[in-house]
Amino acid sequence: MPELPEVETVCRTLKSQIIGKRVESATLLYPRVIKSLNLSLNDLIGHKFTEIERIGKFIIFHLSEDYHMVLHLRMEGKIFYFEKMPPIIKAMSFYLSLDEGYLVFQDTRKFGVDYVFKGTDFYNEEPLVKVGKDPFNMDVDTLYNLYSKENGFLKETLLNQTLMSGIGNIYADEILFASNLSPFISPKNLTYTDVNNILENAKKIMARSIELGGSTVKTYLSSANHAGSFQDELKVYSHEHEPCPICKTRLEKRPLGGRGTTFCRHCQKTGQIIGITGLIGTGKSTLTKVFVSHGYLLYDCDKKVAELYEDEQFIKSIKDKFAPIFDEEFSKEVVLKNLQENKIFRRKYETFVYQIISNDLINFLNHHSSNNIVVEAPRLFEAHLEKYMSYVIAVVAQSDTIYQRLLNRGAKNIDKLLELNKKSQIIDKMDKVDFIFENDFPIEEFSERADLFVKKIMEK
DNA sequence: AGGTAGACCTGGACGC
DNA sequence: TGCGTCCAGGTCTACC
Repeated sequence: MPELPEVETVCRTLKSQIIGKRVESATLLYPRVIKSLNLSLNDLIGHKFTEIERIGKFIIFHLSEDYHMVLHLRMEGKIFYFEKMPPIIKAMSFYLSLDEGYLVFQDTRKFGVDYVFKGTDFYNEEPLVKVGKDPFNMDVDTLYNLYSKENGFLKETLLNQTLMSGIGNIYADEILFASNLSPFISPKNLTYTDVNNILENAKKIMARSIELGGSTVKTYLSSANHAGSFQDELKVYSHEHEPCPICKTRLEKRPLGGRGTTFCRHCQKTGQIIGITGLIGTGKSTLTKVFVSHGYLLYDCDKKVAELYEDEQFIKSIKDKFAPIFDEEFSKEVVLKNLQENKIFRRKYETFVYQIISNDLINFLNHHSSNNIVVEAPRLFEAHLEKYMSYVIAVVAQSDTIYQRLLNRGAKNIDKLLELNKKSQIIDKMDKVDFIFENDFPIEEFSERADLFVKKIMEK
């Protein structure tokens, strides 16, 4: 559950439950949760909880005689107080038996970390020494100085706990949306006003979330679980593909630094991403060129695949991954032969290549985020690229038009190409297409029609 | 030196 | 039904 508001809620709840209670015994079921070198849970036995403090996303349990337990919940950690121990608790990492009740740390993914310290030096040691001030204790001047020196993407900067702590993936998206800032810009370009907006919105959003007991994104059950309700007030996070609450533009989502990032391209001033797909011979490239002539940057999936076959790294990883097949030599021909004959190979190979293309595309989109971009992708749906598009356009044509076009192009294996067309998923995915460009008219009419079509899309 | 996969883990959803 | 694949509120490391 853990970003600042959720951790704060946990602290507040536990304060009323365990302050003054004494640790009678400790049971450690997942030893790797303990990261401190010298002390462990047993050292807490006999000591009373005196105070609970939050630093960033860390929970600090202060106990008598200067003992301290520092806990980070990471992704799924939950810490509960029970008066009576429930018969079954899944994924329990440890629990402390108190003179009255139990303190239980439950952590499905086992990412959580826990430290035990004696004395007060621990504030200047790992892990707390690196934690920056949280938004409630930060001032704009300091934040501006810190942020404007950073490289990379703005959202990564918000997530950097050493600069300012407490912001996680949900609130980063919410804060950037509220501040009308793109997650993809460089923090170096921020104005003082931008940083002020970030800080003010961070405080406002988190204060409101704390008021509501935090966000509960996954529903999980426990009598001790205080489900928060701020998720009902989230504007962008978890609302991808829904209309923006301000301008009604469809919200988009794509990975940034490995984290899902949801944003409104209109309110947050990022470019429009157009995906163009369609069967062979429908005229995708011709339409794509019209977008390019209107200033769109081009990402060409076929070209990228062609480049892969020239790439030493790619060939090496293919050889490693499919070792027996390429024992002798690697060539496009052997690949093609196996693609046709070996179904399992085809599936694995395609998944692998699509993954590379997908990652490369995301990288391209993130680094050119202020531009409009047109993505030409014959296998858009097979590679699952549609989810990154502002809009998907399918170019369609009658089969005799396609045949005629292929003839005119001087294509060699028309039968094979038509066979490939039959395997395409486009037909089944037409409900996921936003616009259809019917391309059966003669070449002399194309220009005008395409121009009109593109201009219409640009206004969306 | 900076930027980016991969690691740490498990479980749920979804598509074939 | 099972299997592969992706995704999840966090952070550190080990590479090019």
